[in-house]
Amino acid sequence: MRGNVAKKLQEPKSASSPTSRSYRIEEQVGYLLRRAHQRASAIFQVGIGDPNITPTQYSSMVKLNEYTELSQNLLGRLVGMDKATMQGVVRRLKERGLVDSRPDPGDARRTLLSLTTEGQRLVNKLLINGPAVSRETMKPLTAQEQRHLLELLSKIV
Amino acid sequence: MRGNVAKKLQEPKSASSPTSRSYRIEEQVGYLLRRAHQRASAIFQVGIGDPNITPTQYSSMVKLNEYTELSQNLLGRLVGMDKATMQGVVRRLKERGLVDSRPDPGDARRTLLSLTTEGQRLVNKLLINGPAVSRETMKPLTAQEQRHLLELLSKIV
DNA sequence: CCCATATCGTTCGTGTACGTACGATGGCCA
DNA sequence: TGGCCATCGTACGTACACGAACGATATGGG
Repeated sequence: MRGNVAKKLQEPKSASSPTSRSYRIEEQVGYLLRRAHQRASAIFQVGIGDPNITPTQYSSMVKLNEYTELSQNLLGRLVGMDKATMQGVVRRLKERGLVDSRPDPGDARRTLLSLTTEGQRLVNKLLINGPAVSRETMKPLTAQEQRHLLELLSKIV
Repeated sequence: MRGNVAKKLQEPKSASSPTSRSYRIEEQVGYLLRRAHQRASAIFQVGIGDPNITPTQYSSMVKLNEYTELSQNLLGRLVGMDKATMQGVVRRLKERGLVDSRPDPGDARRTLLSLTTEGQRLVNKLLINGPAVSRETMKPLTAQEQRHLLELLSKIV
């Protein structure tokens, strides 16, 4: 045993508390979603093929690869990101030369985003690893459980 | 008719790419976990009973309420948070007078954390709302699906 | 045609999340 | 017992996440 920290743990003192009858934080859906998301992000980071690309950057690039050109706001809606969050994601992608932008000729409020040639090249390379990342994330589950999990998550998004 | 610019969405151009046959970002487990976690956090924020308490702060306080006194590092392991993340969470809880700390008399590296009286009062109030938050998050699912989701998430954490 | 209202993108503030580096301390063993 | 290595907490940098406020622009109704 290497660490052996905190050899004697205090005993949980609840179980007798009147307000917390069998409420365990580890069994709450919000807690489990946070932990599962943490693990999925960690697997993504090592498996997607470029440690500098984050899950949200990847999602954005994949969508831009599908649609060619999108306004920042619409892209945010398609990938489920707040416009304030989107702003930072897009700024970093532009700084790295993966995304380009031009004013929308028909609406001066909008900016149209698109992948650069380098962005296209990169996302097509990363897309090869995408399935393996998903597979690794759901490795502890059987094929049926994997399908079921995706179905259940789709319902609560 | 109205301006009509930017009203027509470009058609997704993939589906012919050899590397991305039927890979949809919306069906990937990492993407769904991110979206589901977003929604769970939003529900928590309005339902837990104090808009200034975040999910991670809540988890930390619940654990401190169970164990009375814990080192910062051990608390982080119990609630699944990096020590660097834990540092910020604890600092904010201390600034609000919800958590107190003292040096561990047996190990000068450690700090022992505990809830203040106000922290105990608050967490016991919030714990009343905890079950309702979880229920609301899983509302789109049947009772059986809810059990199944928790089980599947537990396996991939 | 003009104004109320909505949308778009930006900025600021707060908070989670984690890698890395750091200094202090503790445990182990040669 | 002295040195090596692990652990603890902190600090810094980067990135997601979102509410709120803001200015510019667009749209629809009176």
